[in-house]
Amino acid sequence: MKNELYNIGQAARASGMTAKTIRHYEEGGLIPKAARTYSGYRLYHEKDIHMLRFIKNARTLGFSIKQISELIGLWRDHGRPSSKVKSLAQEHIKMLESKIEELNAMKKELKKLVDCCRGDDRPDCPILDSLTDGNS
Amino acid sequence: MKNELYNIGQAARASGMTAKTIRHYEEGGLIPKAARTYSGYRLYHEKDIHMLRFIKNARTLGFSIKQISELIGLWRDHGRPSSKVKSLAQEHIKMLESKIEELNAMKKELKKLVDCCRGDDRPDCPILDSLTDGNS
DNA sequence: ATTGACTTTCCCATAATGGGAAGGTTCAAC
DNA sequence: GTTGAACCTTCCCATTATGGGAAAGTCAAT
Repeated sequence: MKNELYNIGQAARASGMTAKTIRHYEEGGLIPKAARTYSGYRLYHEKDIHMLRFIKNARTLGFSIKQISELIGLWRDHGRPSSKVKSLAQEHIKMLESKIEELNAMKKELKKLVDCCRGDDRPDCPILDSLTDGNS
Repeated sequence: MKNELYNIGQAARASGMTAKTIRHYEEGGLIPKAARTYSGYRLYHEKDIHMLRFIKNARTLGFSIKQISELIGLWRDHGRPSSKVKSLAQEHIKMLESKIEELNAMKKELKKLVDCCRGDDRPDCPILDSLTDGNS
């Protein structure tokens, strides 16, 4: 609370992102254009930092920028029904689950191949054979 | 085996990718430049189709183009030790596992939030609160 | 010759950053 | 009062693996 104002580097450190990323968000319209000093430096207030942290947290949970844009809309709308937020989150959980399943299928299949492969000096390799034959 | 030669569309259908993707692989050097007809159409032989299928199978298992490039090198080298292929595959399994873990962490955290949220008409929303406070 | 289903190349778009150049600003130290 | 380090600015390019679409040429059958 010592400083009321932050420049982009301080805002980056305070929110856990890079300055580059903050500029990128501004350019993409995710966050409003920052105020500027006389010389053109961006200026951030405490509430801007809060928003950046909000975004950072949502990114950590895997929300896309587009989804976060919706979340911010709901976040700012103090009369929103919590059901909207919840369904957005549930949708995202489903996407995570399907990605996880996909990766698990890959892993399982690949593991099967790896377990068949002696992995020695000889060229005989069930992994390559399987890729070639299309049995994967 | 009716046709010895395929054009790019046929090769695409035979290998399970799109013509666009095949051109992209050629341009990126993953596959050699195809022979051409007089009029400039690309021509593919059976063995080219095999390679395309090999690539398609490897992609399905989640290997990157770069990794596949290595795999193709080993595939063509009939004297390669199977250990090299195996370690490449194991490395990839590890990457898959870490991605799965990451997604699982997101899912778990998000689920926790969702379970706390009533999801009704009222604005009270633990999900947004948590994102704001950084407790996620 | 016309038509429809191909093919060619070329450029742009995606998602979310990172890298780096060329140049201006701030602030503290000398 | 100038110098230097550590910032900041904009701008453009790279990443990964595709997809979309335009403009133009080709093939095969009618």
